[in-house]
Amino acid sequence: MISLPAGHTALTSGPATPILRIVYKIHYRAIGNQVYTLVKRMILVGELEPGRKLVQDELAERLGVSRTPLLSALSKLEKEMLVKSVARRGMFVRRFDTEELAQVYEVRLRLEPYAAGQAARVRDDAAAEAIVQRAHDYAHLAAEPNTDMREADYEFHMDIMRASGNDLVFNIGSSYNIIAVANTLGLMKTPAESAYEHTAIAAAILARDEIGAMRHMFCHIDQARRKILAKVQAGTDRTAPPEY
Amino acid sequence: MISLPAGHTALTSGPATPILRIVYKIHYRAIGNQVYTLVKRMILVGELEPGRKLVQDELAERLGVSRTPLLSALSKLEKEMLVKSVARRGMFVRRFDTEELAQVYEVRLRLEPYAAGQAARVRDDAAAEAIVQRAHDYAHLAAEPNTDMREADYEFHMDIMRASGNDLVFNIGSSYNIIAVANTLGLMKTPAESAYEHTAIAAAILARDEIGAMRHMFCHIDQARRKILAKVQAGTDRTAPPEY
DNA sequence: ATAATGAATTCTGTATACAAAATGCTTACT
DNA sequence: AGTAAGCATTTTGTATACAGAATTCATTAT
Repeated sequence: MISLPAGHTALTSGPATPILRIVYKIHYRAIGNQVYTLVKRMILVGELEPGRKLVQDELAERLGVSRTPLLSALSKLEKEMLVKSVARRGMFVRRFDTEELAQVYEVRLRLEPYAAGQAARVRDDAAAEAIVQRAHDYAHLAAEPNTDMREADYEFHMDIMRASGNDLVFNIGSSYNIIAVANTLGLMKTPAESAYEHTAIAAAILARDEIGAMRHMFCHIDQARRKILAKVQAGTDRTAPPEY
Repeated sequence: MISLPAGHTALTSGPATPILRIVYKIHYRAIGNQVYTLVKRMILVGELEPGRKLVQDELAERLGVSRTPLLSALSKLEKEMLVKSVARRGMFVRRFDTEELAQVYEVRLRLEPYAAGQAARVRDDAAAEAIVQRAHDYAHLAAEPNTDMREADYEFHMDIMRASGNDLVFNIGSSYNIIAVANTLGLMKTPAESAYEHTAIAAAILARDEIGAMRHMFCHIDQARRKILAKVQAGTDRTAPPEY
C-alpha cells in the first residue's frame, strides 16, 4: 500500500510577525514513480522472479493502486530492460542469459572506470566519505554473505557514479547495473576479493588519485567480466535462450 | 493520426490441401509504442521545441489517441531524458545546457569506440555494407548541409552500434545519442570533416580492422567532445541553466 | 496603478469502464 | 482416450470519467 498524495503545500512557521518565513515544501511524488521504484525493487530482490508474468490487475491491487500508474511504471521498466512486453499477451520479468549479462559488463567496463576517475578528480569530502563508508559496509557484509550484499554492491557502484558528477552515467548505471546485480548471484568472485577491491577503489578516490581509481575499478569489473565471458564461451548454460 | 490496431492474426495460404502452411504474422504494435516513436521524432526534428509544455489533451488529440497510451510513451521519454516531468505541473521537452551535452559526449567517447571495434570484429557483409552506405549518404548530404544531416549522422552511429552485436550499447545509444543529435546543430565541426571521418570508420569496419575502427571512432567523437568542452569552460552560454 | 483576493477554468493524476484478444475449460466427436 | 470446437473467463489495450491542484482572469482593496 502506498501513502496518499500529500499536496504541493507551503506552510508558514512562527506567530503573527513572520520575521523569518520558512517555507516547507512537501513535494508530491507521483504514485507512478513510487510504483516504479517498488516494482523495480521487487524484481531486484527476487520477489518477482525472472519469467514471471506481471498480471496488471493482480499487481495493481497488491500495491493498492489502479492500473494507470502501474502502466507508466512498467513502461519505464521495459525501457530499462527489466521487463519484457509481449503484445496482447502481457509483461514479464525479463530473464537474462549469460550473453546479455556479458554485454552489461562490457558497458560497465567502459563507463565505471571513467566514473571512478571523475569521482577522484572532482571529489568533495562528503561524497568521498560516503563511498569509503559503502566499501566498509560491504566488507562488513562480506564476512557472512547473504542477499544484502547485492544491494550493498549496487549502492557502492552507484555512489561512485553519482560522485562522478556525470548525471548521464549515473542514469545509465541505475538503469542497467541493476541487471547485473540481480543476476550474478552465483557466478561472482568471492565476497572477500570484492571487498578488498572496493576498499582499494574507495581509497584511491579519497586520495584524489584519478589514475588509481580508474585502474582499480577497471580491474574490479574486468575480473567479473572475464568470469562471465568464460561461461559464455564454454556455452555451459545455453539452457533457456530467449522467450522473455 | 495513427493507423488502427491490426490484430494478431494468422492467415493460411494455398487451397484446400495445405502442403506448406505459411503463417504470416501481422504483429500488432501497441499504440503506445507508435506514439513513443512519433513523439520522439517530433522532438528530434524540432517540431516540439525545447522548453515546450506537452499538454496531454492537446497532444493526444493531435495524434488521434487517448491520454493513456500517450502517458506510457511520455514515461519512456522521461526515462531517456528527452522529457522532463514536473509533478502536478506537466511534462516539458527537455532543454540541455552545454554541460549536459558534454556529459553525453563523455559517454559516447567510452562506448562508441568499443562498438566500432566490435562491429569490425564480428562484422557480417550486410551490416558492413549498410554502414558504408550510411557514410556515403552522409558525405552526399554534406555537400549541401541541412537538417537531414542530423538524422543521417544518427543513423550512421546507430548502425555501428547495432552491428556491434551488443544490444545494450545499441539500446543506450538510441536512448541518449539522440540528445546529442538534437542539440548540436550549431556547434559541430564542418560537415566535410565529419563525412571524411565517417568514411574512415566505415572503411576500417569493412576491413575488419578492429583497432583502426576504434581509433577513428575515438578521434571522431573526441573532437566534437573537445569543442563542447571548450564551450563549457568558456562558460559562454551559461544563459538558461535548469528549469526543465 | 499595483497588489491581493477569489472564482472560473484548465490540466494533471488516477480510477474506472469497455471492447477485443487470449486463455482455459467444457463438451462433442472421432 | 484423445482431439477439436465452442463457450465462458480472464486479461490486455485503450478510452473515458472524475477529483483536486495549478493557472488564469476578473474583481476588489490598498
